[in-house]
Amino acid sequence: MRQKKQSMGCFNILKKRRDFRKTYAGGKVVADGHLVIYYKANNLGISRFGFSVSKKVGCAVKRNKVRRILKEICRKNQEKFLNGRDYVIVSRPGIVGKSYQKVSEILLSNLRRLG
RNA sequence: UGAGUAAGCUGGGUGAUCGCGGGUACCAGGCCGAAAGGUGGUGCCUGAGGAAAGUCCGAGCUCCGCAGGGCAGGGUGCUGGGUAACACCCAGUGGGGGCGACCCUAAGGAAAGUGCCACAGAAACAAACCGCCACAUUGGUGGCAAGGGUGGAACGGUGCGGUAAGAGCGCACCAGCGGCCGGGUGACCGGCCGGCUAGGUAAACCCCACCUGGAGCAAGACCGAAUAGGGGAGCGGCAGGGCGGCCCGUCCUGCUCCCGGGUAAGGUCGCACGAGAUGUCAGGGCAACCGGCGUCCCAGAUAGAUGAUCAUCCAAGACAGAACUCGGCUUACAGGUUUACUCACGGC
RNA sequence: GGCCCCAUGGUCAAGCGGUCUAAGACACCGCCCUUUCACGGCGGUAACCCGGGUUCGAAUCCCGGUGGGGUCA
Repeated sequence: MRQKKQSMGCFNILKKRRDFRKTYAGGKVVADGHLVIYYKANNLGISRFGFSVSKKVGCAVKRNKVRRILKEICRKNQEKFLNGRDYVIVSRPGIVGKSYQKVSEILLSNLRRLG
């Protein structure tokens, strides 16, 4: 499967393919129809984020929009994520077209479930 | 006023706060890394499209030793011009469509050769089923191709003459073919004359003319550590291998001499000043385009930068996101807007 | 980002301008066989990805689009 992964400058991001694979393989999962969140302790004392939006979600404009909203939500709500974990947030096709507020509700409710 | 044709332009705006990529100036001279190298803060500047798309053509650039010859293969196909080049663009020619503005057109060659033309039909390039006529008189011999019938297509078409019946057998016009004359750079057009017939298909093979080496920025170049082995020149031409397929040719492996280097994870460059944008000239040209002069620098990421919130205006925002770069084509697309022209109706 | 393939019933697939009204197999439906099921036999439903063009005629040839898949660091 082809995936698109982005970085951000202001907070820590996952870049390496092996980091993604480690998180997929050794981590825990919370998911619903819109998102899948993988997470795993990283022993670094800080949180890192990775985003994956496959071509199944839509065309380039739609994928960019989804990724940018997710990135903004994570940046503004960093304190709600536990430190010392790697997070990989995978988008599913149902998320296309949702507003920032809708996506924020979806992401934060999933976050509460992972605890 | 309505209907329409053609060619363009535009593709939400403004303000505030937080956040991101790039450049630059100043400050800091710390942190990460084995090294190469990367990274911070503040201010200022800047930050997706007309299609950025599809990857359908054409180029630049890079490597394949040189980018060489022939064959094969591939492409283009009315004419002239534009261009770096093109399958693109402009102007024209022929054909087709529309009352018209205007639009469409893969449009060389079928007397160089080969193949195919199912079914039907006598016959599909080779003729005679029903027929017509003459002589015989019943089953024959000879002549003919008008009419019927089949088919997408039937051996030029219509009319008059002619004949036993008929036929370009003769004549007129039309279509087609050849020749001559005139015009045009040319495709072609106009006129005259001649003989009297040549089916279609080349987006079937093919012939003719012209073009064409292959891959692609994940090309490729460099840096550093480790591990271990290479590169250049000359000689030689037997064997093996490489250079897009084959042949020629040529290079490497071989020997001698010399020199200091290749490969995977990583990093840097390539990577943005260019067939560049824009304005102008009573510039050249019907035009595409070309030329002169002036002004400007206009994304450059590398897991990949444009988002969020608020206010406000309106017609309430379509299709859609750069990834080496250009020139085209094709496809997607809400709305707004400009110019020229055509037809119909009405008024002056 | 570049390059390269493929598309025919529900599935796997043959075809290479004309008897295509499209072969075959599995699957599905009905009938027969069997006490019943399975096997077997007979019959049936069901397809050329879409839009143009060439041709008398296109699943096939040409052009454009759509949807899948592979490969290159």
